Amino acid sequence: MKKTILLYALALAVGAVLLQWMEHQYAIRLMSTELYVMVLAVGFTVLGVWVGHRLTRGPRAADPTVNRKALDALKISDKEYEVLELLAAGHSNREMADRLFVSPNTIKTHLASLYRKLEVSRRTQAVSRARELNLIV
Amino acid sequence: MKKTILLYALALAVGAVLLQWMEHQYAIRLMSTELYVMVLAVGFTVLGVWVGHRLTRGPRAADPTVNRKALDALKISDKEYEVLELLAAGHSNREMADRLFVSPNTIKTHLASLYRKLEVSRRTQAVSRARELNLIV
DNA sequence: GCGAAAATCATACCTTCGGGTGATAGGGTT
DNA sequence: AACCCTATCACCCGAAGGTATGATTTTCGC
Repeated sequence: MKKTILLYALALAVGAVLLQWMEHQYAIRLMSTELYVMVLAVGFTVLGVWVGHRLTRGPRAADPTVNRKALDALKISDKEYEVLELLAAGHSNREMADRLFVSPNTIKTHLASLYRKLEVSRRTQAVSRARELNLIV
Repeated sequence: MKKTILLYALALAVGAVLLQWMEHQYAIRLMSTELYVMVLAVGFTVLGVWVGHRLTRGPRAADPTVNRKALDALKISDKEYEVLELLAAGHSNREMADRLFVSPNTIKTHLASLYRKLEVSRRTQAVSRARELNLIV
């Protein structure tokens, strides 16, 4: 968590400096208005995509009744559940690692825990079992 | 689809006009740089959120009756479909081979065909894709 | 603050999977 | 008969996945 906050802070700082620099450049007429607008546009579009992604992948429990209970009963952690969702979407360990900003080894560890808790030994089985238990949509 | 395109065009036109108007206002010093940047930022952030939402939401076919049609369209054979069902149930190649009384090599061949027809490269992806297309329950 | 649980990463080893290629055989079409 | 599709099987190789073990760092409840 601290790492995340640090990253945010760093990104914000870099962004602020960049904006400041751009305004300066702009002030002394080294940049055209078009370029300035373009960079702004691209930057904020990227930010928007990111924010949108954060927002839209929120709680979407279709059937909360079984979902939460079974999840608690099996003691499946938040991270494990994230991995489970990506797993069901058909991602490889590598892809999951990249998306969650962790090492593939970490993904493997989470998967091993999931397999143990779901009492399975393969990813396809895990997906099938999770669907049976209504853990995922 | 045509409606979507029309909406896109309309939105783009409105955006362009707005930008043009803003630049004009800006040129005649009715607006401050800060306000201009802010409007740009908000606008493109919203655009980003929207685009991100469009991109990240998966394809969803709601109709449960497309089963046969899609199957025919993809030219998935009977044996391949049997394999697909077992695959979704989480079986290994070995298990599928035993259950269908064929060699694991045969299963692999069927799987390869399935992957090609579903345009995927892993079993979990195949299951995910098949579910999207309502090929399986 | 302390201890338990969760999250992170690594290394090593083995199994399973996927891609590529090629071969044989039967059923149906033209 | 010639042809195509499906089904069957084999072999090789490299990539991906799973198991085991151990270690460190974060997070969180008490």
